[in-house]
Amino acid sequence: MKREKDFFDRVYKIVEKIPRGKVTTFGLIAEACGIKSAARTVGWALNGASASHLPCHRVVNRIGALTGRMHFGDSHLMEDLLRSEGITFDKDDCVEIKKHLWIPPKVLSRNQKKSKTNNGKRSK
DNA sequence: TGGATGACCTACA
DNA sequence: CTGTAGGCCATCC
Repeated sequence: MKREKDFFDRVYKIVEKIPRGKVTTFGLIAEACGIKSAARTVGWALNGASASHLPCHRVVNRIGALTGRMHFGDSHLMEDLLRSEGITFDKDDCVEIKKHLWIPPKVLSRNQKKSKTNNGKRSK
């Protein structure tokens, strides 16, 4: 019975390391954990993070929408909190992730090391 | 052991 | 471009 929050622990570490005024996406966290395909599992980790002191409000989906808002309590607490940190929001209630997107060093290092030829990954 | 769930992401029609 | 479907990984019952 491992049941060790190995994966969760990683997510917590990443989220906890998110600098103030920055936001990250599930995919990045998942990748930072080593499994970008487990973006969903990352959400699970945050599920417990919402009960923790982790700045889960800094975690948004790829488009920058506060998906966890509904789990937070239908309130704009998340939005207000992010705004308080200097995060700007879009008209669609989406964080300007493009301007505040923060990528974990692990991902950066890995992305640089592994992917030398950056082939337009997520360019939509 | 296996099915079901989950705050996602990507791909295809 | 929008909508739908599938996948991927981990935890819970």
